[in-house]
Amino acid sequence: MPINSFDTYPMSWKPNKKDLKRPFFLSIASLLEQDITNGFLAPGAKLPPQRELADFLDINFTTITRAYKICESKGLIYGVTGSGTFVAPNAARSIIISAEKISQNGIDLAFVASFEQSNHIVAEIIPKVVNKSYLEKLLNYSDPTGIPHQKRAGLNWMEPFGICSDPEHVAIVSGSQNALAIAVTALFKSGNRIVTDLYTYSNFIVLAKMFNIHLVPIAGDQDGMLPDELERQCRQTNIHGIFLMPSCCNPTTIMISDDRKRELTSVIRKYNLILLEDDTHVFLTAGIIPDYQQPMFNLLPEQTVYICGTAKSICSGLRIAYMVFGDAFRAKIFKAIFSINVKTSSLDAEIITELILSGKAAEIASRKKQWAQASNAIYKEYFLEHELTGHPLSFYRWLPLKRQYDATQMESDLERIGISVFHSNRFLSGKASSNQYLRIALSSTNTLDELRLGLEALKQYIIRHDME
Amino acid sequence: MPINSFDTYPMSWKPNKKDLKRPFFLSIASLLEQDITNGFLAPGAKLPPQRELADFLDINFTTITRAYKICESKGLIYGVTGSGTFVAPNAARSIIISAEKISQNGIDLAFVASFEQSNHIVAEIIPKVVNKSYLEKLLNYSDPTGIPHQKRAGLNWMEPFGICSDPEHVAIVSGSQNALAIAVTALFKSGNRIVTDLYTYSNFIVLAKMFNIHLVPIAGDQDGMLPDELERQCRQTNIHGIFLMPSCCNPTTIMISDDRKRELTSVIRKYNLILLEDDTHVFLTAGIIPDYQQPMFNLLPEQTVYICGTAKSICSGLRIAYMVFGDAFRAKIFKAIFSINVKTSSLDAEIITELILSGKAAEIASRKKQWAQASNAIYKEYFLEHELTGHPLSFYRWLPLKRQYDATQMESDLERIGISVFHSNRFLSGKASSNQYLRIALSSTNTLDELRLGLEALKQYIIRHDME
DNA sequence: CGATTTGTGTGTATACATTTG
DNA sequence: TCAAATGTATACACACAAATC
Repeated sequence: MPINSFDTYPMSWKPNKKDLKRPFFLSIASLLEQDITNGFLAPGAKLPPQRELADFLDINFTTITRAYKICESKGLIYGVTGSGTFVAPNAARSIIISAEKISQNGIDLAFVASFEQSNHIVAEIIPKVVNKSYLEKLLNYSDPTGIPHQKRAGLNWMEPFGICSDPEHVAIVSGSQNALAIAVTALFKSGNRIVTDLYTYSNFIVLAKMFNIHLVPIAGDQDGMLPDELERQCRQTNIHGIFLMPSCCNPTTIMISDDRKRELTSVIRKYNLILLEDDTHVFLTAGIIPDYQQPMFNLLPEQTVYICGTAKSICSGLRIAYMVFGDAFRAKIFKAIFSINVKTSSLDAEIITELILSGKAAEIASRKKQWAQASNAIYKEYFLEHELTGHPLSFYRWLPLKRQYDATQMESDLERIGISVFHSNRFLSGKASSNQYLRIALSSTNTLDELRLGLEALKQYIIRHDME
Repeated sequence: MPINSFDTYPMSWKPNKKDLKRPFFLSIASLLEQDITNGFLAPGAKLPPQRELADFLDINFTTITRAYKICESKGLIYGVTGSGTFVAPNAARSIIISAEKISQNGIDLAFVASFEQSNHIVAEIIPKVVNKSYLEKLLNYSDPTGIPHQKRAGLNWMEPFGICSDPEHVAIVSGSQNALAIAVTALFKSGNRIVTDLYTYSNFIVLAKMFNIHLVPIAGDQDGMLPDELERQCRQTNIHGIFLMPSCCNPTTIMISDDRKRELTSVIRKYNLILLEDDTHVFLTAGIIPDYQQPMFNLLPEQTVYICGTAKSICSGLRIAYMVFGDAFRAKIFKAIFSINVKTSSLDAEIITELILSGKAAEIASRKKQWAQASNAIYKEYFLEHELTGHPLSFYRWLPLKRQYDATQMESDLERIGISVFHSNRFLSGKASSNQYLRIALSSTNTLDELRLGLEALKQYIIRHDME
């Protein structure tokens, strides 16, 4: 029996001792999970320290460690040595982002589409592909990672971005997200740790959670992740990989400067991390942003998986992304492709190939850049007071909020007045943060007028609520 | 110090005590991994019992448990309570099967293609799809799990097989393998156990290994898995799921009889297992094999994920499979789809849809069945002495070998004389077996004459070696 | 058929590292 | 700057279950 009675001490979570069944650690974990999903324990709430709860339940404290660990691996809670254990910001809801839930009536500023108005150009070129003499050859099991001429076209496309490789080290897969799933399954094991920006691509967060990869958030500034913070984390924990979106981080729109790329690369080399470089937005950066020199892949080809999706730059529906990698990763990546996809449609890859080789892809990308520019100009009209930091052509903006909102509440409030938008909590890779933002997609409305309507309504909402 | 000197006792594996660094369990695991991948420890070799090795190294035996566990989760070894720990049959090599490695010159009886000679019919219909007024609508992010009319076409296709559902409970994904990857990530957690036939689809074995799912092999007879054995295993271990290919098991060609389906279903219901029903070969069975009544999905829709790929029946290159599931799994499966694929190409799905609705898909399937019949007849000419058991129209055959071969050796011997074929060890889900087989693909040669040549050469090889 | 062998599951003890004040 | 609070990592003890002989 515990020596002290804890009835008088306040403890944020007190499981009923009588509900405990053996095995204790499983029992405690499921009680905790219930109370979090019930909403009894709110996001950010502090749990009792392991030793205190153990004393209360009269068991060894490492049994609590194990129970907490189960919930942590499910993404329900996170522990910070020295401070305590807390309920994760997105414990009780799914933050996966897809086109499935787009409301039919409202204005969508949540899901980031890709200015789909250029798809008629894609539609126009398809008959040309279909008339090729070798169409039948595109319909069988051959060349599961891409036909060599398709890979060469991909290299061709990526050449202006600074990528220099060969078809042997390229794979064509079914989009950037698919590439990430492949890279994670190929190169990481359950329990591995990957560092990310504090705010990062929420579907990567979900992916990592699914594969039981722990994300470790690292602080950054306007030039990207801080190398010293990265190094500090590498020294203190066993880190296996790093996920970055150097050309335009989703959601923060931050671009990693060339100097920063070099500094980060040297830490990555030193600690032998695997770099997942998602460079989907490079077409908005290379040749446009003066500081852009090259992808990080160039600086460290043997430790990097470079991912260049065509959904944002060329066509979102054809699901084609290029993966570029060094010799060391090749066999593992191929194996993961065969396990997850078997192959990616050669027909779809051929259409993208034709768009690239005919110059139409460049034309499409250029139109999308123009729309991005126009949309960003409109955004500035409404949110002038916030100096525009980050990428000037981003398909989305990152709006700082002046006060604390309840993230779920805010999203559903806005949904009710016909605006979908995502609160920054969805993009939190680990612990809660006191700063709040909204990610506002500029590329998903049917017209610029619709975008104006949405931004106007959003602005009114924020003005009204910032004063409360 | 250990009391006895073990120098005189034989122990199958003796790591050098001086090589051990702290932490011990990691150190031991990596030494063991090295000796297995080196080939120093051959597949099937028995490792020292945990307690014995612990005594030898003068540490606690549960530390050995942890070291062994790491290697087991990598698929290098497996433990059998009461008997010991053994090196896994496929520890040192990858058994993933893909079209990538097909030798250009030899005759391919290894990879199972799908009589690609019918692809011209697919090619002929593509222009019709491309001329549709709504082509542009197929090129964006919408309807990530399939457009409703495409899902209805899929249900249409599966109706003769006995599937009865609605578009809300169907998802279109990128092939059967992709469906399996989605189902496994959606519904299972790291460390979960799934039972399979003793010999099962090798890419599922690899997939399971990647996601750290333990496969538990269950014995079967000519009608499929034995319900009593399944029940016994469920009683004794915590089993989470079951993977079956009822219409034609790959590689054994066994069909699960209707009675057996019912018996197995009642065990699956009783222990609340999740059934992954890969019914890719149903088009060879429904309406052809008199015993065929219905898929297991019908008997247990809320616990089943039904997977019906079109690669074998319609077109292998378009990468379209249908997943059908109950309400309970819907949200989880959608989430996994968004994490792994985002979406599957609507263009590819539309081509399959058009083939189904125009009746061309049925025509293609019918041709493939004719080729399968012809190929099986040829097979019988060469391997007459083996009474043909299993599916009569299977795209591959399962040839029992009369003596023990070295699996890797045999495959590479045959490769040298221009024949690719797979030894049964590739398909072993768990422990080694004393019976040996070859899986012989009948659907991958360009012509039936080429098939004859391959089977003749194979027969000569076997006759020559069976006498040794 | 029961004792023995052997792997598995669960709770515990201890050393350690980081954060906080 | 250091001690206290707190989470993490590793090794161990013990009860149990299945297979073997």
